[in-house]
Parts: sequence; C-alpha cells; structure tokens
Amino acid sequence: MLQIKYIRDNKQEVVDRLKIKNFDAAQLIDDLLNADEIRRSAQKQLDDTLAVSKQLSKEIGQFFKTGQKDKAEEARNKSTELKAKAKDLEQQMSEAEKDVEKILLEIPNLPHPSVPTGKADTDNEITYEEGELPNLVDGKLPHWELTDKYQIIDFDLGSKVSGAGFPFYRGKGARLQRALINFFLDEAINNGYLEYQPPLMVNEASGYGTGQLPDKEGQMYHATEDNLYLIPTAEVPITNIYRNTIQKEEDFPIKNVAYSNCFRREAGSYGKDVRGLNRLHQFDKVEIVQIQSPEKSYDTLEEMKDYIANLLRKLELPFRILRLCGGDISFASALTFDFEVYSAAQERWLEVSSVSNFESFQANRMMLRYRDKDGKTQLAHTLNGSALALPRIVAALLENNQTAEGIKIPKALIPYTGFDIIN
RNA sequence: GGAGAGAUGGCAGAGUGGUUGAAUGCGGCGGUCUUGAAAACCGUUGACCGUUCGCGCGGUCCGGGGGUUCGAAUCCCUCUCUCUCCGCCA
Repeated sequence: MLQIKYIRDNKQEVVDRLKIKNFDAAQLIDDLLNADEIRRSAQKQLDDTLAVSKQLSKEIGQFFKTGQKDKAEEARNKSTELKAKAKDLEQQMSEAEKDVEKILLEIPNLPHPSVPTGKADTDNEITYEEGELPNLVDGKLPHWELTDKYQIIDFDLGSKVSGAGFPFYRGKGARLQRALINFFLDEAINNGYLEYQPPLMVNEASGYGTGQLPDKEGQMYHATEDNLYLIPTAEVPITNIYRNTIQKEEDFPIKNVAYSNCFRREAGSYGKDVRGLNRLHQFDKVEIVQIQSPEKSYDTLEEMKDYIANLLRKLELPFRILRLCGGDISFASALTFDFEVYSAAQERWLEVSSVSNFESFQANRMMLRYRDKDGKTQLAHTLNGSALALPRIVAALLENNQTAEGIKIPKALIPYTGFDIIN
C-alpha cells in the first residue's frame, strides 16, 4: 500500500509511474484524494468538538465536587448536544477513512525506474544468461516420462488421492526432494540467514499484510470454518512476523529463510504449463526474506540475486535472469527479477525463482517500521526471493541430466542424496 | 469439547467511573560525579492521525470490535488470544 502522504504530494508522478504497470490510476487517485480531503476536514471538526466536550466533562466533575449542581446540569446538557454532533462527525470520518483505505488497497506499488515497459512476459528483459544448453541425444524424455520410467514421482496416484497437481514423490524421488530442501537450507544458513519453520496456515490479517488479500483471494485455499488460509509461499508467515513492530536499524538486514509447502489454487491455468511438475497445487519451496533500510534495500536485492545465481551454478543448471516488465511484475513489487532454468527435453525455460524488492509497500500495509539514527520511526523495506522452488528444479535436473544409464545427480547434491544416479 | 482465570507502556507491575497517556520498579537515553568505568544522584523516555514553515497545539489509543455515561483502563456485550483444571489425542 502506498503512503497517502506521498500520493498527496506527488499525484502526477504516481499516475505517470503506474502507467508503466499498465495501470490507469488517474480516476482512482482523484477519488482517493477527494475522500482524503473529506476525511481530514471531518477529523478537524471532530477533534475540535471533542476538545470542547472533554473540557466540559472535566468541568462537570469539578462542579459536582464543589456542589454547584445547577452549573453541572447546564454543562451536562451542552455536552449531550456536542456528543450527538461528534457521533455524526465520527460517522463521516470513518466512512471517508474506509473509502481511502479501500482505494489505497487497489493501487499497486510504484515500479522502480529501471522497470521496462511491456505488456506480457514476452516483454521481460533478459539481463543475464549463464551455462551451456545441454545437447541431448535423440530419445530424450520430458520429466513426466522420466518420473514414470524410474518410478520416482506418481501423478496418477496423487490424482486418485487428492486431485491433479498433488503428486506423490517416492523412493529416490522423495529423497531427491529432501536433499534439495536440506541443500537450500544449509546454503542459506551459511550465508547468514536464520531458519524458521512457519505455520502453513495464516489468518486474514497476515494475508492482507503481504498483499495476497484482497486482490489474490481466489488464489489461496481458504478454510472458511476457521477463516484460515493455506500459505501460497513462506513469505506470508515470515514477513508477517514483523507486522506491527518497530525494529532497530542496527539489526538490519534481518535475514530469514524458511522451507515450507506452498499451496496454490492456480485457478485458470491450463495446457502445457501445468504438465508434470510445471505447475502444482502443492509444492515445496525454500524462501529467503530480508528486512532492510530504504537506503540499502537495492544493494540487498543485488546480494539476493547473486545468492540465487550461485545456487543454480552449484546445481549445474543453465539459467538466465529476467528483469520483469511493467506488465508482468506483481502488484506489490517495485522491482522483480525472475530466474529461469533451461529444461532440455521440454526445450523451454522454467521460472524457478522470483526475487523482489517491495520497498515500503508491504511495510506500510503491516506497519513494519524501524527507528532510524535520528530516532524517527519510518517504514522499512521488505524483500524476498525463492531459493529455490523445487518442482521445476527437479524437472530440469531430470531432463538435463538424463543419460542411457540413468539420471545423474549434480556433485553438490550427492552428499545430500546419498546416491549419484537415479536408475 | 467442558469449567474457571486473565490480557495495562520495551519488560515487570499498580490502578474498579472524574486533570490517568496512565503510579512504582527495571531497562533505554541525557547529565552530575570520575583519569575512565561502575555505583550513586538528577532529568528524560510510547505510537498514530490532524494542524503548523517551525516551536507548538488538538485528537485517538490500556488485546480487537461494539455499547452505557456529561465523563471509562475502570461498567455491559462480543470476538481473539493466553493460563489453570477436566476430557480427547500425534
């Protein structure tokens, strides 16, 4: 959520910058500032009324103490009048406040100046590419056939027991999952991240805090009986740890890592995108989250990018980095880089990580602040990134490393898997 | 699931209708003292909104929401959470 003060002072700039996100904010912002004006004028009147009424109440107390009953009665009547007026003003104010809040929740974060214009993912800017694309012999199989061949992931069984998008991992497939999770966690810990195991269900306030609600309501599984949401990413519980807190600047950067299952309804997805491991309703992900001061948050974003690149390097996967264009970047993000690995049998790039700086957008929603050097409280910046999401990593590992003898495990993983080939 | 108790400032802990944003202690910050430090002493110490160029001024906030009252941390309703006992249970 953008800060109302900023919009007030930089109306045109906000409208212009949101155009990069293909978001026409002009009307919305007029409505917003209008509601804001109503709110402020109502508050001014309300405050003045309350000030008088408060004073009166004190006097009434005094009158009663000193036995001046008549004066007390008189003041009491006057106060009753004021009270009615205050109630009315309060109503006005809270309605205008709701309008302001509602509109603010609909306005996306401002894109960073480096975000390229564009409508769709085809307009994303490839900023970096590394690794040789594997040149496989004929007879290469897509991962969903390899998983069958070696009986390491069973999609049909998942469909039977749960539904599409809920696979069973078995044997070496299950161990590979476990190995990747441990590998990613160990790497993060060695890079100064603190490990958390978060709850997998969160309340409504947390959903709003990180911005999944209200705009992505339909993407989360919702347990209506208890009004809890299954998390779509560990970002939600981990970032919400800091909801309504004031941090110390000297504690920055706060670096957290969490492995979790992630649950996504993926309503509206279809076709080759959902084949095999490409898109699941439940998957595993290790997520890194950082809280940082505004001055340093973009350095932190670079550091996180380097960290993720290094993971992919260790897994010996060819990858590229994309700077997301205005049309593809998420609602809450100011700047996002996607990491894609090349999956050799599908012959396509698969997104395995997304690392973003949300600046103060999430922080403002959840009141995550810090005390700066001058002792002033201000909004912190939040960042997060996948490090990494498992399914597509597994897809690429299987496809790229298939040989006549079986699927070879990259060196860095062998200590974790305990085997060097799946056959 | 049943019965009971509770939720106050960074922490601990008073406060049951009238200058209570809130005693007191600890912690934090500033100062005196000291070569330095500790101790001691003195002072200071919340967040948010509005208003102001600024000093400041006004308002709101004692778990969340609603109500009673001229006036509520204090009374009532409701929700959430915590604790104790019973039941169930990985």
